[in-house]
Amino acid sequence: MATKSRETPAPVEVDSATRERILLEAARLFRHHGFAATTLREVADASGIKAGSIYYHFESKDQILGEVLDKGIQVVTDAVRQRVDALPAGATARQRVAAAIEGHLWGLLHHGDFTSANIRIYGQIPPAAKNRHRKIRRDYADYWDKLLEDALKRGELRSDTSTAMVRLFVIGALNWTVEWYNPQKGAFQDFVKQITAIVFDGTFVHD
Amino acid sequence: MATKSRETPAPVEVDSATRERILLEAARLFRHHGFAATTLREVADASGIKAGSIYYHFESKDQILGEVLDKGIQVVTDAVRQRVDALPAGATARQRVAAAIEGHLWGLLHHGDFTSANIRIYGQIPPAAKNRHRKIRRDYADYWDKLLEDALKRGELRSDTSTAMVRLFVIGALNWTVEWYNPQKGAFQDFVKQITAIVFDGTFVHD
DNA sequence: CATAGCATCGAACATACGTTAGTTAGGAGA
DNA sequence: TCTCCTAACTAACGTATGTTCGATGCTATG
Repeated sequence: MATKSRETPAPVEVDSATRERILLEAARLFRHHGFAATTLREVADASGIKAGSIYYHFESKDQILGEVLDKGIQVVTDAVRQRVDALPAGATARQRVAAAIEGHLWGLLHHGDFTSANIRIYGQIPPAAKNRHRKIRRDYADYWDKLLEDALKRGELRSDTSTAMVRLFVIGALNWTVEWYNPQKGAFQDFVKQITAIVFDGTFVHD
Repeated sequence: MATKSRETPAPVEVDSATRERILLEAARLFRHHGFAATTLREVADASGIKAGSIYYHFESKDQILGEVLDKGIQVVTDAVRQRVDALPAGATARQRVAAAIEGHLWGLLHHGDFTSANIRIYGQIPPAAKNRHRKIRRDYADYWDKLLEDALKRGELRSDTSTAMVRLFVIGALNWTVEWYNPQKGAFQDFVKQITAIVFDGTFVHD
């Protein structure tokens, strides 16, 4: 670190209001039109500036995409870990997975533009950005696998499928809710409760 | 109609091998790179022809997209209806929904390029194409709603959520399998069996 | 008041895209 | 052989895109 004589030792490259605005509008446009179909002139228009000015804040369109994707993953993983960590030590596996589901849905649905951009256009992004994200996604998958394997060991998880398959199914199902969830049709907590119930116990009754 | 004197009264515009090839390669490229990021020159290259020649078979890039999306929906709805209709009259609601799940997965996973293109890039497509597909999708949603409402009336479906929510969750979860299903990791029928079990009874055990 | 630097603008550049048009090779039928 | 027709090719056009760069207004500091 630098000496403490200087008060703010050059924040290197921090948020500015405009920079944040660009990211926000880019995420929204990526979500709705895709990455390639979104032009920097559209992003600039939505941000209230001209296209060339974007390059004062970002090096390239790809860099904007990278930051949008990063934020989308970050906000979900943070919400999940926070809720799981907040659980008491004696929590059941079911409670831990429920906390993960709630965290995942919360991050996903409260930052829809960033997370949906992630879901919709991953697989369509330049290989460079893809490789950089592979590890982050792998880590998140591992986190879920640990939760599920723990549940399996305790005899709470169904044992006729692999934990990998359960994880893929559940995360996929959760992710897709961002495409149809309507916050005006009920409280978020009700939504979480219903989704969690379906994930745990299924859609059909069983006595 | 024309007189019946002519034998084949001008098939208007039928499949040719090249035309089918273009559709196939376009679907594959749309799936992996998105619609806007896919160039007609790439589609032409993959099809073994030159870019200009595409216009002998199609009027525009949008028309190709339209046909790709159409085929993706068609193959799924056909498979679902066929399996549900093949059931005996006394089938339970659970059996009917199981048939629908199997049909949906079969169409989805056996024509991955067309169906994934549908899932991945719907919402990124030109409004014109979107409007044309809205009704088809609405019809398919209605079909599922009828299955589910029937199950609800018979007391087989869980009653603490709406059928619309169950439909959105289930179709969403099924659709996303096309992004991670690996045919080399087990037989398709096993996969269907496991997914169906999870959809019906959930991921956790309950005595 | 002068000055320095931050943030933005305006205009341009090279490239790549969807699309058009004129041409050509090859085969079928008269 | 001559004539169509099909299916492809080549070359080009106009437009739009990501990006660059010099000029410019604004604000705070001395």
